[in-house]
Amino acid sequence: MNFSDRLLNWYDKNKRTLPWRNSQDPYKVWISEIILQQTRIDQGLVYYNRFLNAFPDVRHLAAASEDEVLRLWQGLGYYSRARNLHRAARDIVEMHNAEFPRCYQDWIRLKGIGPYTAAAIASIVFKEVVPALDGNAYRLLARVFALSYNKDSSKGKKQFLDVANQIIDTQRPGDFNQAMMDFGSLICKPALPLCPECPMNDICVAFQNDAVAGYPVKNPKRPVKIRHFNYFRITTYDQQGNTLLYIRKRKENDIWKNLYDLPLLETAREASPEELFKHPWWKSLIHCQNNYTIFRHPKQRIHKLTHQTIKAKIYYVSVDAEHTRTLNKMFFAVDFERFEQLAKPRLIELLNWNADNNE
DNA sequence: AACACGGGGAG
DNA sequence: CTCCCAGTGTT
Repeated sequence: MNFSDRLLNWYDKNKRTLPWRNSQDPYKVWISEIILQQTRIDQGLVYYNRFLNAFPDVRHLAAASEDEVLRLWQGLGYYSRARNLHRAARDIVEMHNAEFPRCYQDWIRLKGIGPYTAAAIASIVFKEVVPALDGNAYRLLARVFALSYNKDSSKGKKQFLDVANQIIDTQRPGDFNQAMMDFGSLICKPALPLCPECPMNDICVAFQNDAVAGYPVKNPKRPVKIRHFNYFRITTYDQQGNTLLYIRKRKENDIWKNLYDLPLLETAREASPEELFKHPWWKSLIHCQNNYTIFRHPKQRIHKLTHQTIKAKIYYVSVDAEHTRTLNKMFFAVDFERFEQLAKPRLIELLNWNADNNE
């Protein structure tokens, strides 16, 4: 029995039950594929259900604001997925009369849709015979066929795609692709794969050569960048005596683009309170040194991400309402309830911005 | 081809 | 700690 038959036999007995499976609804499959990019199913599932509930179809998604979409994405990471998803929804509604593409070549034109996602949707929903290669599929193919190129190299991409095109089941391309992922996730796992009970072990070249640990071939990892974020929780009071918090929307092409956070001074090295409060940035913010109160002991938090470690401190500052003119130019003041509703980085949530003081 | 982009779970 | 997850976009 060949690879494809073994795979589908295993899949028919062991496939996971997932809310978008067998739905044949391009919208649901699309949303699930975007949410699951670089995201484990356990983590993405709750977001998928919330998302479908808030935006039941592409017209609802297109009608929403980007802020609303990002708020639902809060905490999931890789926020360009949400921005691109929203953009694609508007393109579908406005340019294609809310009708979804029907083939790989049309799907991949949309924002946020790359080779993997276009193939996944086209094969699952429209039965197109195109391999959808995610991390699971790459690992499975690398081991069974002892593919020795890195999947990220141009040679590797071609090699993996060539092999997949030869073995893909032309009658059940969608099941084949999903089977590769389930199998890779449950049997051919990254660490400690279940080789003894694997139905492929007698045809797996890596296993036969006792070389499973050598596949897939990975590229060297980049060093983690360390960044120092000095946040300022600046509050003032309005005429009614309500506490207002100064915030901003991140616009830079940097981490957390279009999410909201607090006034931030990033420094190359760890900075003392003295350095920060004599910094031109701070002095330009609040001219009169006598009209604000600083709590000198900042809260600290180390936020570890895949490619960077952010060492964050948050200083609590209270400013008299008469001296907020410059502040009002660079930031805007909202009450806590309003800020709660805006999309924020996980770090900001965890920094306890809404606590009354830091004593 | 290299890099940027989050957050969390597993071992 | 390290690895990596249903990858894509930009340079």
